[in-house]
Amino acid sequence: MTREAYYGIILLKLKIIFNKKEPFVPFGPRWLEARFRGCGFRWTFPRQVILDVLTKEKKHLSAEDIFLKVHKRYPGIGLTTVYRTLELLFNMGLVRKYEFGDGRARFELSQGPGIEHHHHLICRKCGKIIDYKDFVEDEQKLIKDLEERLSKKHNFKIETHQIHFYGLCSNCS
Amino acid sequence: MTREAYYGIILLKLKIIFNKKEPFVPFGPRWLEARFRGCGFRWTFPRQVILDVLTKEKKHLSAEDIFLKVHKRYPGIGLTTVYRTLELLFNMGLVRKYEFGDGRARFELSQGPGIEHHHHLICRKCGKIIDYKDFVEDEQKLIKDLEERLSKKHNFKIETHQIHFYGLCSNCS
DNA sequence: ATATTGTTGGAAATGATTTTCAATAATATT
DNA sequence: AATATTATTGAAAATCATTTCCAACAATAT
Ligand SMILES: [Mn+2]
Ligand SMILES: [Mn+2]
Ligand SMILES: [Zn+2]
Ligand SMILES: [Zn+2]
Repeated sequence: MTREAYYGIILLKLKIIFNKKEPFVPFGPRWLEARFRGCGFRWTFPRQVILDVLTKEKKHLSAEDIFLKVHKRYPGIGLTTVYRTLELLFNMGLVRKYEFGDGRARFELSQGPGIEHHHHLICRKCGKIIDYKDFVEDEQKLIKDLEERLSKKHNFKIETHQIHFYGLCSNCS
Repeated sequence: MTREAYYGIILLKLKIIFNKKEPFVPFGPRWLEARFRGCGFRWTFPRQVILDVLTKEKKHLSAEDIFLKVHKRYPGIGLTTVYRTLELLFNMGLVRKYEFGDGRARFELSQGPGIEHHHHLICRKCGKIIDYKDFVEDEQKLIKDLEERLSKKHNFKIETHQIHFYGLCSNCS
């Protein structure tokens, strides 16, 4: 099977997800497994281990970070699989992918118990990343207005947004 | 002269810029040249051509985009110089650098006549980038509050921010 | 049990960006 | 104007994150 055909199927399956009106009932005992199976994906050991690392580590991990942690537990898992799984999770809407400017993408789980909508402060000197959840109410209001206005003006259907603040952290200023 | 020493000098010069209290008087007839010379940098032909391309093209250009345009006018200029100049301009605060998720950095002049503060809508399907300047007043207010609060809470000195909206453009939805 | 086929790991390829270093061009000094 | 100084440049090579290839494998259906 060629690669194109393979990803064709994945996209088809994801279409099913995205077209569903009601959101998935999340956060049950085995909601991640259910989410995978529900999309027709297999619940494999590598995927379980990668998701476990993502769930337990609250930081913003690069693919290699994740690979190293995963590798300790199950040395059989390859870096390629980590990349592939992260892409899949990203397409499923389960992880957020950030490019903060240090040349490598960073990932974090976007759904699950205790995970809240937030944005980031990035130190331009040491690269430290700080989560912040302040002003979410005001932000959400602004974003909502903005989304309405922009959808109309540019006919653009907004799905997600990212806000990055760059500057100097306490250690570096 | 080793690379470290070389960049050491550049950083030293940039310190002079950043420590200046009063902002530079911008947008005079040869303000870019003045800015370079004022920092002790040489006003070279490659830099002039690269800045000219950045000034005339309002789009979000990758290093290679810029190289190709520059190359037409002066085939002698190398891609390395384009990268180096962009990094320098970025450090001088003259260009903004974006990573929208397509694997290459994109640049645009951030100061100059007619250049306004704005953010971006990015189509996840075709990669189209749309500038928007709507809601700047409300945004600025929110951002200002946020900056104050975050500086205090996390002792973080905010210098710049980026807001990206991801979704589907009119052609792709 | 067996068949089907989605998934995996390792090696190799890719592609953007960076490094190296001798040559060059911009500026300061004479 | 000629010369000295040194920041800057270009080309080739290196680096490094990510992707592609493909035969082996393992999850699920039959
Ligand atoms: Mn975060
Ligand atoms: Mn823009
Ligand atoms: Zn820092
Ligand atoms: Zn589009």
